[in-house]
Amino acid sequence: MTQKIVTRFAPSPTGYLHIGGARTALFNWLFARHHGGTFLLRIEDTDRQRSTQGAIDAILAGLTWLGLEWDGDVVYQFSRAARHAEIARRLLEAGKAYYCYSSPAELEEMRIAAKAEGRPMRYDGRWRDRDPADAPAGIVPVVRLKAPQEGFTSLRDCVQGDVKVANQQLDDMVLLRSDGTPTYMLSVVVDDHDMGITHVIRGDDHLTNTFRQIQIYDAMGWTQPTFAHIPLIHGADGAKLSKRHGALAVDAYREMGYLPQALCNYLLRLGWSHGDDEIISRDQAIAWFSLDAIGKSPSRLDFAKLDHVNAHYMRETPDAELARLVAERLGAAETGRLERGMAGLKARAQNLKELAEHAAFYVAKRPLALHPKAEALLDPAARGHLAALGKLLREVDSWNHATLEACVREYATQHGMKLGAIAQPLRAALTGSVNSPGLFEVMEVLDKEETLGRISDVTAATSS
RNA sequence: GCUCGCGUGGCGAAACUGGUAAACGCAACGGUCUUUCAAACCGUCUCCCUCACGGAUUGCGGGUUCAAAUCCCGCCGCGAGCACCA
Repeated sequence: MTQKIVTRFAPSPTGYLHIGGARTALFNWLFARHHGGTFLLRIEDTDRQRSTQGAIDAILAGLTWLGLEWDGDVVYQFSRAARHAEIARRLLEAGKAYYCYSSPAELEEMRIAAKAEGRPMRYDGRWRDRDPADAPAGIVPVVRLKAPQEGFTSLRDCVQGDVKVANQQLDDMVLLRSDGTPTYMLSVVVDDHDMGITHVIRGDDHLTNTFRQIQIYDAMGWTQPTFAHIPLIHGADGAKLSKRHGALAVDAYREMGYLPQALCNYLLRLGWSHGDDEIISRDQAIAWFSLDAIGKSPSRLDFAKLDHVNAHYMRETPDAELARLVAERLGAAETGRLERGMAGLKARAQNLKELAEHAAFYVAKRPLALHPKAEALLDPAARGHLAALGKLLREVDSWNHATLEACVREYATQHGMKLGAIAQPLRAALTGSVNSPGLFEVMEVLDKEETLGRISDVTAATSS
């Protein structure tokens, strides 16, 4: 029989869902879907000071936007504190954990001594075998794990391979704080066990924590899940990802005009590969995803490539849908022009932000604000030609790009001009810019009345 | 500092368990097309020697091997973890 796969994404709601978290969620989601398993969401909100409802909402919204639906109800870790404490009690009863009465001052001494000797901070285990009857009055104890002191704790990681650490490096970690609340190490293990998580796929910043977690699994006699620690994403300069590099909320990527499919596709390719494939649909990703194709080294975020991938997905998006998104961004009503002009617009933009900027002239109200370069093109001679051309265009009956092109070309030929000499001023008048989609397409989309109106806006200004 | 992990073109990467390094893609550059900007298409794209010929090259230095990106040792760089945070 095959094991039913269960993965989870377990963010702490102390900040927003950032790009690295999104990738972790994506990998968990893909792995679960690939195996027909379950993808669970657990909010690790045990830090009551730093957890906020706003962050929870942003995480849920971010995952939803990305299309990474989780199965079942969201698990809130804080609500399970009693269960975590129960496990600590069981370890205590089994002699696998003990009460530690060391005061903060004592711990501070150990810290200072360790630092002076160039050792990592390790609790020295002074209450490990001591009779609780010796407990000093007035100190509420913490519960510590009686961790193995010799040998090694080893981990077979799906991405990182075999990794081990000497148990001497690990001290007796706190399981339950003096106020009775569980620590992260305990909560994670208990929750992953209770939720039936079979595969823990998370950032490799947790790799060394895993050794401590394994000690808890061992103490409880629970079977460990399979671990896969994926490399973190770095900034373009190879350094740790920061806000400056793009360690932004997923929300910010949405704001910058990236499509969720594009972001997922890009994030998937960052550190994972499948032959020559670059553009990978969601269905293909589910069919192809595997943990062993994940690289071990961190990769750098590259906005140029994200733009390229995004441009691809934008071109695949129906014009009506893009028109709706653009209208929303511009805060303008769609009159049909955006959709009709979209074919020409979307080939010229890499993200929705650019697309909206390029599309703005279609919904702009007359008279248009002219870009300085457009203004410069509209010298008196050019305005004169536009006025003359406007008269010809008024006579055009069937208003489509073919007849319009014929009309404008004819005008240029008759006046011994290259097409560009009339086309560029015309573009300036119609779009307020020096570049745009094909001019005749623009005229057709604008319609006759609007085209003539925009021309007269610039020609009337000169004659008066 | 200690422990763990990672270093292949400007970037993402490929190279199946040692067997032609850099396939494929992004960016960049040159060209075609053209009413602008794009798109599309063709070409160049690790480094050195003006081109070619040739040589070097997988962070650096050694080693094992007929053969090393891949295995071993030592450095260097980057990242992560080292709390009664998560």
